[in-house]
Amino acid sequence: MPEAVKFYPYDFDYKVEGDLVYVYLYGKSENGTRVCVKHQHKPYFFALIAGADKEVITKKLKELNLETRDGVAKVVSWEEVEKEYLGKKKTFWKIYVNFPKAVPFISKELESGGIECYEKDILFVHRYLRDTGITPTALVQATGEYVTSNPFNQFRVPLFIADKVTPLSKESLSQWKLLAVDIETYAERKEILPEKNPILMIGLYGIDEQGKEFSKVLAWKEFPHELEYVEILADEREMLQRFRELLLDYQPDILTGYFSDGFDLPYINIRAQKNKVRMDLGIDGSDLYAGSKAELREAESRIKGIVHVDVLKFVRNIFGKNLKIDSFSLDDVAGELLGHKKHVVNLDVLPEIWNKTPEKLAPYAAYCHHDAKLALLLCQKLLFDMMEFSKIIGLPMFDVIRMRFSRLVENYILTRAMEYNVLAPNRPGGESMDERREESIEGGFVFEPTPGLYKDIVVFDFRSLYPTIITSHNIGPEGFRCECCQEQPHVPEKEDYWFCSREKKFLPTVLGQLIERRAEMKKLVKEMKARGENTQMLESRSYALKILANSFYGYLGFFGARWYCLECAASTTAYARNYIRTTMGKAEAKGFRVIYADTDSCFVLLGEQKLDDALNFMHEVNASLPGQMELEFENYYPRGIFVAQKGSEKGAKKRYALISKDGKLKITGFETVRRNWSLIGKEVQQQVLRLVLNDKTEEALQYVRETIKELRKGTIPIAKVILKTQITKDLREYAAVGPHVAAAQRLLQRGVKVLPGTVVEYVITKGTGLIRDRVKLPDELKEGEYDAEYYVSHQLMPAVSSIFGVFGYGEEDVFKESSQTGLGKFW
DNA sequence: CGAGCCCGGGG
DNA sequence: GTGTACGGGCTCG
Repeated sequence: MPEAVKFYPYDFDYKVEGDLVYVYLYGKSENGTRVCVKHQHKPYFFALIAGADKEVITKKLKELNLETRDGVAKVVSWEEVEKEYLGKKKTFWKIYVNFPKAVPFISKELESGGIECYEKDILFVHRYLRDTGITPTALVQATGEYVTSNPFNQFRVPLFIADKVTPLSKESLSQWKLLAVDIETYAERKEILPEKNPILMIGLYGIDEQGKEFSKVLAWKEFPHELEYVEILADEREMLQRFRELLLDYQPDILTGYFSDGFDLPYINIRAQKNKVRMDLGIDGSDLYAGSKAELREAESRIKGIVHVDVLKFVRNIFGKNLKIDSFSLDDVAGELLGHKKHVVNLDVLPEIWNKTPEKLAPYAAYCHHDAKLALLLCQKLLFDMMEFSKIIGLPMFDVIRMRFSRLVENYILTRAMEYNVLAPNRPGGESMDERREESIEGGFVFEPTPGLYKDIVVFDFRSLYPTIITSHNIGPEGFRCECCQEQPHVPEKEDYWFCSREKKFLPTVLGQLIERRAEMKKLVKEMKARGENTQMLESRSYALKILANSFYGYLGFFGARWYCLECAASTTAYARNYIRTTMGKAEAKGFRVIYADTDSCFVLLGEQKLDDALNFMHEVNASLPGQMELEFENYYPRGIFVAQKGSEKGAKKRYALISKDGKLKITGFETVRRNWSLIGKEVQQQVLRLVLNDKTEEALQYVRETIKELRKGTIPIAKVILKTQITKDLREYAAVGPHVAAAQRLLQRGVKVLPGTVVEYVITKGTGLIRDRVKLPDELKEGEYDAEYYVSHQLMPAVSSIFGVFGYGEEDVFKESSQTGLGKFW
């Protein structure tokens, strides 16, 4: 008797069973029961038969029998279909084959006979999701029956065979069970060698649907501790077995970790093999699949039926773009997103402690536990965002969080393409990719500012400029140089470029939807916030939509893109340059002086006019803009400073500072944020900017002179004069011994190994000769021993001279103690 | 200055 | 898994 199952599928896989192919949908129902639903689907691709003799082709398709590693590849059936290809309707043959991997074989065979084939590299699970309209993590209903008696059924959850699976709603699974894993390994001199060195500890941290915690740290050496989560096993093998058991018992929906794709899971896999422990963690009884030994770097690790989330991948590829962090280390990312840092322990001595003084192991167990917890909290925090990307793009979370922008955009377009009956162009081959790599286009327009301190600055910028240009001008490969619109206006600066103005084309249409949906989201968020409701999910969605929309322009010019169109990318920036120039012209015509412009923003001076006049100007501009384009009021700044290029009268691009009404500094392009600057340099630059923007130039000058005096007196704390530079290779390989190399050598003399990647800290001290000979490590230094003159000329001067230059002060005026020439009025 | 190399994260 | 590599920084020629 047929039954129905409602559930949220979150992981997907397929298996070939005889002549049939089944997709396996893993997920769980609202009441928390897990289920796996199998559903048959047919693999296929498309071919352009056009001029060829149909009978010959038919005969060929019938006779095709290709021996492959996975069986004999055959064509099962075919049908004629009409699809839109790059804006044109054409007839294609949809060719069904007997198993997914037969597709590349069969299509290659046809192509060698001169038949063009399409969509032959769409992953089968992706194909299935797009064909059925199933959205990962959103509710679906399957009808069919449970598999009750199957001797080969290895499934760890009930298995249901469906004859039909239909999407029910867009609502996502909200109750997830998460488990994070983190391992500590035996690593002498920071060497990570899974073939040789054992895992010492495995940390697990879980949170279930009710928010209940689960904690465990496994180790295989006794040590005194008061940690309730520590469990000691006899050896590594037993520890691995216990890990397997715990994971199978816990049954998480998501297994997470930090760089677990390339470290924890592959390491566990290799150690399990060494110890002859089977890591059959899959819900279908299959083994943990982890990156191969040789290439751990870009590895992906997978457990069937469980979503493995490597938080690093998502943060590095997608989420981290807006984060102001130095690195994507767990410490930095957790610090930024959670406000928690890692525990501080010395891992260099862990092997020694393990061997000789295990009584000191407790802090390492706590460290391991804490790392797992951080990974889990990050995963939990980012889960909404990951789900939203997965839903908008229509592909599994596992895949989506591992994609970079170009793939993200492409897969969004591909999902929409299936909805619009559009046939996807093929990816470029090797040669055409190389050609594409060579090409480049002109970017945005930057108006060179005149150096100076300005007051009453209003900044306007175009909201999502590139995306809105693409949608408003119908930019895309389909409408490029269409036959019907040759007489219509062409792209600015590009006399022989034009786009269809009669019919909205596919690419700008699907981009336009992103922009519209984002506008709706933002409106909703505003309303909900006003009612005090939780908007996290909508904000995640809004963020996902924004990132996708902003990546379209880059995608059009990306060499690996299916919908590659360099003319489209070039047209987008050409329109942008035109719009910003036109806007500048209109502002000038209204009596506003334009002092700066960059790509999508325009800085004007109010002069004698009021803010309202500027806003009216903006409204007038907006009335003339097409489609979704819009000029927005960014902010009003009472003061702003634009400095000159080094050693020139010309204004520097992308280097300015503004102060808003509430006193907030907005600094662009100055060094204040760079890591290889001393604190004193950063501090002085910030303070000088703040003072001059408050019309206190004189004070700024005094302040710098005062700081110089203090430096010379030696009263600036050592912490403020420390310089940091990264060592990037083996010390012996350095041909030129710079100060950072000299510092590393000093560390080496003390017996501290300096491996590439180490950030060395050092101070320049007094003396004569080369700078590198005057390097000392911070803890070797007596207070005041640093070389004041070095810091004055190498840190302070470069940090502020361009700022004072705006007011007519040369470096001498600021830095020569006794120099009061000409500008003595400030003393 | 351009092409090539190495690295990211992890212990 | 119908997949194969991205982009930035540094160094050397």
